[in-house]
Amino acid sequence: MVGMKMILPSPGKLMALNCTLFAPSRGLPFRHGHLPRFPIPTVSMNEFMLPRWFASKPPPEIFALNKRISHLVRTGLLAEARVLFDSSSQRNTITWNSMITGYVKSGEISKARDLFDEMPTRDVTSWNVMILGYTRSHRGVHGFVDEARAMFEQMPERDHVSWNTMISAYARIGRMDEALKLFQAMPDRTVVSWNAMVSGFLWNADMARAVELYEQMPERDSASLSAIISGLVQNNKLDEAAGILEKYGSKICWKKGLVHAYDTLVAGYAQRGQVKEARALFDVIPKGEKNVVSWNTMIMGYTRVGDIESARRLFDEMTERDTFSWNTMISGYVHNRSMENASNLFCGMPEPDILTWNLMVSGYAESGNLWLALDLFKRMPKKNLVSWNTMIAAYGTNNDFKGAIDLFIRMLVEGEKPDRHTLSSVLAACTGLVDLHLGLQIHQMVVKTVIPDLPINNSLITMYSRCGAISEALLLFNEVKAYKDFISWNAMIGGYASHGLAVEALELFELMKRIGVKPTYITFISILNACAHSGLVEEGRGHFQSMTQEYGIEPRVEHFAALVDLLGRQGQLEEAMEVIESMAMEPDKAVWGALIGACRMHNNIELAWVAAEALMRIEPDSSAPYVLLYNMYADVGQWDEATKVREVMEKHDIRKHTGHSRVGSL
DNA sequence: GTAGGGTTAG
Repeated sequence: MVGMKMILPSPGKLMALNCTLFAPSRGLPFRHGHLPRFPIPTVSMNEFMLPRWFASKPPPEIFALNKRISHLVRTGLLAEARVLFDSSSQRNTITWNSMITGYVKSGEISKARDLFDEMPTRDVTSWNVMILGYTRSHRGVHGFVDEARAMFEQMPERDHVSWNTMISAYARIGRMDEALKLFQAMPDRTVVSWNAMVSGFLWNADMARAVELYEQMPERDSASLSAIISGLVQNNKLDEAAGILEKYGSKICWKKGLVHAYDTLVAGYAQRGQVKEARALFDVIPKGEKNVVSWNTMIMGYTRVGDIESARRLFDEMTERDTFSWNTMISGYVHNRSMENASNLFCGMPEPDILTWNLMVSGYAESGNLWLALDLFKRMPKKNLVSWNTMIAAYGTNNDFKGAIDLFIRMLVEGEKPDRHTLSSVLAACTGLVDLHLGLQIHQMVVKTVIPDLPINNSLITMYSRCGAISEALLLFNEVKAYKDFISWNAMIGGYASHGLAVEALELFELMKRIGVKPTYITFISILNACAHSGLVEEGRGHFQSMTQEYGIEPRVEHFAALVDLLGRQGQLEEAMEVIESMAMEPDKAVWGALIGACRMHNNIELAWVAAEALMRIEPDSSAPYVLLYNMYADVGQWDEATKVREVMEKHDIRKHTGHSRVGSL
């Protein structure tokens, strides 16, 4: 019966059918090619009345066509499927349904609807696919679920798939009342209906009702169990999940997909870094029942906690790996700061996908190897937005801001549309280049392309404040009332500080603390610099002290540099030197640079020599300390000493233009 | 050879 509803024979076939099957029994004489007088028994036709070969088998060419079309649809080659569909003279309902499914799955609901309206005979699947299409299309938060419901009401007959599709649709958008009404109204609930309801409660954070319904289920399969475990895991109820798995898992056999439920809980433990628990569960799964997901999940668990060796042991043990396995392992190497191992795997991987390439590019970029990152980026067979964003950000983190901008332009030329991540990186590059003109242009693009959020606003504030457009920065800073984080504050305070507006910086700093936003080490760098530039020695020292004592922030080398600068500028050179000697870490060139600058300012040649020698050790090729010493001697007219410095410099073959250190500009 | 519920990364 079911088979016949779908396969309505063409009129010619039907006629022949009636000749052979019904006419003789009724004893009515008729000639071949004439329509019989009695009603054509379409409804009562079933497989008992028809030869099996006719009832279940369409012509082989249609079968082949359908197989081809559904294959193309599944592999996403929709346009090719459509060409084949249009060029075929013989189609049946499955041909149409397959084509409609293609449009539905790619979200082209209006094309699907056109075909649906056009098709000569619709079966229950045609309706079900259209309903599914409407429920999965997006319009606002509710999608086209009301359209789906209208079709559901309109369809001539419904089967359990129709009901289940509709229930699932309501459950997904949180209309559990509607879902429940349908669930109660449907004539024969299947395990899928129950699962849809249970999942619905899970998605809508109603754990209690989900569990309650789960316990009431007449039968549970592995999907039900996976769903409930997934819900419990998401609600951090790992123990309860383990209990449910133990209680109900024993009633489901491995052959019926019990492994999925195990995978879910293994993943739950893995995500929380509980590798021991994950491994114990993983080991319960019989060897032959472990699937690729089980292995991948366990490998992921190990990489997450940085146990890359155990991850690799499992990876090597696997008999069948998929792209996911390779990517997880490569990602593990990339994130546990080992590009050599990642690269070895990458080279041995049979079919790297975009994710693999992106992983490798970001790995090289993060390890500072911009050149290799770029090389891989150029050789990518296919790029997506993430690839572009990764590479643009890579330039930024390696301080090649010009490179970031150039690549961004290239991206636009190639027709790729930037998103908030791209624009954020590009704004950071504008900041690095202190290019207000470009920053303004990017701001325009931000306004046109994305809904501003906190990170993008922070990027804008940072860009404006660093480029000296303090009033624009302040405008944006004040605009984001509800969502301001420490980055916003740091950006604004840093902007004031770097433009000599120490009073404003300090005022904002006080406000920040009063509001309850915790300052970070970056805030203190700005504050100490602001104090240094405006000679607020005691205030600066006080902030340095409160940083360590009140906020528990370990002073970094930048703080010491600012403190040395602060003291040195005021002529407290001995105190500055004491600070350097008290440092737990090796002073860097900024620290010594601050000291040598102060020495020149206050004509302390002895201490200048100490700083200069330290700088020469740090950067042997830099001319800056020599130039500074030369100038100091020249200032006081000690030309013989000045000449000596110059001779030593020439002897070491140091040219004046080498080394663009910050010290050189002091 | 077409439709519905559940699992793993970034």
